Amino acid sequence: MDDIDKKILMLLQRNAKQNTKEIAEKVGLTVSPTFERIKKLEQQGFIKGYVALLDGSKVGKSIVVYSQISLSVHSRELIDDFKTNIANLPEILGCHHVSGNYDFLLKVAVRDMNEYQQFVVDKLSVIKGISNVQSSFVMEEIKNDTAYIL
Amino acid sequence: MDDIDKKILMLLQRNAKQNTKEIAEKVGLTVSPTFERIKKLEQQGFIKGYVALLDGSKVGKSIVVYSQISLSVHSRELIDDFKTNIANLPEILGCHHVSGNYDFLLKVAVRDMNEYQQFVVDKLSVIKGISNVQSSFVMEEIKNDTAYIL
DNA sequence: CTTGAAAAATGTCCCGT
DNA sequence: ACGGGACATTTTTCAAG
Repeated sequence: MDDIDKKILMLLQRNAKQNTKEIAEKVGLTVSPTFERIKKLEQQGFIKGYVALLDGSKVGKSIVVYSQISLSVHSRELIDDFKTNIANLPEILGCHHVSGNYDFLLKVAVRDMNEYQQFVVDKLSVIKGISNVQSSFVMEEIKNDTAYIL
Repeated sequence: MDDIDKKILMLLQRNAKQNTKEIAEKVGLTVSPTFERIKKLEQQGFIKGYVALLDGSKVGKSIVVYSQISLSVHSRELIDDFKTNIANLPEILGCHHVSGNYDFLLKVAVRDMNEYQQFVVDKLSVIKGISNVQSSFVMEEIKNDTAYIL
């Protein structure tokens, strides 16, 4: 991983639709070595994949909520149970097990308040072991990058 | 936006490197209409862009922290000031203005604890108007999807 | 929408340095 | 590792049913 590799990763993180020729020019190499570097970065797992990013509100996901979850008991069984429950809910985009004043931080995206209410009542509150849920509605997204600065 | 468009978006959200032929087969159409649908979805802004997703720990971003920020005063000026300050910090991947018990939720990614400390001391605590910072370190990432379920 | 075709652009690989 | 060149595949556009 030299500086050229970093530059390639930076470029691909911003726009994965650039062709090898364009990237080659921007990093100051020809197509062949650039192509090989990209393949290597993929094989070595630096690049997890290539995805399309959608406009949430345009595809009917206008409401984003971050929910802080506290568990009543911190047993291995309860935590594992919670994780599998969470993994299968399509409304949940993110779930992180954190240290601090609460246990899990969820990122939830839904169409509207009605759908959010149904999510909380029918899907979230049903999960065993949750002692507290504290939700914060996103009013504005100042930043939401998938790109790391290398 | 019919069901076929949704299916196309679902496929591109998971893997943007599929070619038109593959997508066409999966949605049950031929290449031509599939190609036109994708172009239309791009032009209409449903697709914001195509990006490469990196492995955070492999590129030297092992520590992820979510920080809840409270402002001392909620004036327009202070909020705008905070937002511009935040936007320029490379450690910050996400920043959401939220309703609830705090004002902003940050997602911070850094190499190690030393870098995190420097970030807090030199960059975050310097910003005017912050009354409280409560940080949660990510111990495990259960889910981190960029894809909405349509 | 489907089929078919065709040109331009890219991706991919091999070889010489 | 890099660069050049050859070949395969894809993208992109188009016409006709």
